Amino acid sequence: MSTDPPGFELPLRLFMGFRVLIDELHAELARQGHPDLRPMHGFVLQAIGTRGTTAAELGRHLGVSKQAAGKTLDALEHLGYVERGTDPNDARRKIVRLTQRGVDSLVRSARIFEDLRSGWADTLGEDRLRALESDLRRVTPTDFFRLDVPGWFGGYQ
Amino acid sequence: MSTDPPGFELPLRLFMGFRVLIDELHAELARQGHPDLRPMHGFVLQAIGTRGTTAAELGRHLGVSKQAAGKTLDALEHLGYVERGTDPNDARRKIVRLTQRGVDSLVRSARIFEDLRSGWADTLGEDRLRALESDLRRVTPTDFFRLDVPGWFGGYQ
DNA sequence: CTATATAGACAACCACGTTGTCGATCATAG
DNA sequence: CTATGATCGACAACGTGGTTGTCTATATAG
Repeated sequence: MSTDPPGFELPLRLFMGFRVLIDELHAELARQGHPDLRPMHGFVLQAIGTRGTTAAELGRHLGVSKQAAGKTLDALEHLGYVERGTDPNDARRKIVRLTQRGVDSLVRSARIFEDLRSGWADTLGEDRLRALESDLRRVTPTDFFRLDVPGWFGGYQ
Repeated sequence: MSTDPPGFELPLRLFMGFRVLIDELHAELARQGHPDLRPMHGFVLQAIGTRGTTAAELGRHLGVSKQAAGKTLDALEHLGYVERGTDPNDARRKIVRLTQRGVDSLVRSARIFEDLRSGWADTLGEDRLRALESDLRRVTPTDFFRLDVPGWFGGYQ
């Protein structure tokens, strides 16, 4: 019997797979008129969704402080992907909604992700890909994404 | 036939798998006497290896500037994981080598990664895990790791 | 000997995260 | 109706990681 791969290969491959997909997504997104979008922006836009949200709510949902979420929203607003409005029921809240451009980026992202998945299915076979997704589901938590990647990886515990 | 999972689930699961493994590694590393190590430190220590390197060489290897590599080495030196010496053949170069503590962290990391992989093998079965690793190898580049994760994910193109 | 390339140090800067503080607003208890 | 406490958003200060640009010292090629 052959020996197992070294244990450190598994996390490396998982991350490389993630990075390959995200890089290809953003390369294609840039070609389709969204060159300013960064990987984290996609997760934020996805978290805002069509219903809108607030900075504090977004921060809780993504596992960062409301200040951090607010800063990211400032950037996205400046890029024209979101706009802020008021909440008629609560004068404290400023509701953030996707602009048309924001929705467009989300629609295109979904389409591109499907294409990328199809590419993997062509390489691996649909059955193997489904097995991969299924296995990953079994070893990862069900809840959503944490947005604190830069700090998590590099900085402040 | 059942429908495919949405395309965006794949990158999410890949990243979550990575994050789960790295988080468990560092939780265990903290228990074993290395509470100050951050995820990126492990990749740097691994890249230094037992032969030693220089800041500029490390930067090239990890895909960041020599200045960025130098800053990270400063931090690691301050934490006692690496030490700098001179190169008798080239007075410009300062060779960075792992300290005993640095080697210890690497030995423990390797051991912990093996244990984590065993845990996945218990959950998924050794054959499915090997298939997962093999499939990932087919869709990811062969070369090593890029260290620019914080900036890649969040910032400056 | 001179021109070029490289190592490392230093500074200025930007992005993203943190905590702490503050005024405005809402919700609730008395 | 009013006092109290919680929450929202804004602002400031700070730490960390990355970038580019500049500088000196040292190798190396012509």
